[in-house]
Amino acid sequence: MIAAPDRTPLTRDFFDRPVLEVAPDLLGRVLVRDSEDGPIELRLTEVEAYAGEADPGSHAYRGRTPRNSVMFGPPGHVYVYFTYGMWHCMNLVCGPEGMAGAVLLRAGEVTAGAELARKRRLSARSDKELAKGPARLATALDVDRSLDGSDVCGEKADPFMVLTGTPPRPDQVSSGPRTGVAGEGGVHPWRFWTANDPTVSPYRAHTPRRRRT
DNA sequence: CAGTCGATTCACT
DNA sequence: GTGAATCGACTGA
Repeated sequence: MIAAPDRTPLTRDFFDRPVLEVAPDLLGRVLVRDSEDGPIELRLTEVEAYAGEADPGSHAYRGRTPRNSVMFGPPGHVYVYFTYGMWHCMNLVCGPEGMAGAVLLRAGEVTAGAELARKRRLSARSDKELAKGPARLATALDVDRSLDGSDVCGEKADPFMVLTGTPPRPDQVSSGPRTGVAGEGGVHPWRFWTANDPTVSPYRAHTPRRRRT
């Protein structure tokens, strides 16, 4: 059986473009996460671009480290980081190898496997909140550092795939400053979301943490 | 090797 | 709106 057009997996070429071009183009795409518990599918509604070593907001800003090395590798792979001692966040590496571009997946609408996502997101007050925020998205999909480096393209795509989906019309794509990014990195409008979508997370400026006593 | 802080979320006022 | 939770990565000495 031929796959429906909107169920076609995105190829490596899709990700092998400048990250600022790929990021808005990811809206409306469908991320599939397979696991032993079952599949979950997510329609992406909010992303942020991180533009490599020249971007002060990026984990790649100070060069390659053990944590961020996947960002420097080939496009079409998953970069997962652990933050605030509790949470994971998930990116898709974009752009040519060595450029360290990545797109943070900030929010989406769970379009399949909601029952499973609810079990992992007990604090969610409605299904709109299952993946409303990058750490919530990763929690709903059961993503952690063990999945860092996963390939999302071709035969080796496991446990993720990204399908063509239905991108929003260009006039429905909004952009603005990235959430929680400090200093100069905060000025660029490199956050992209689908206009008026209820699963998009609220914007917050960077908040410096109070000093511990 | 100690100090600092984070691409956040949640409970509570 | 405010503050706590919680720990690994990175920095600079």
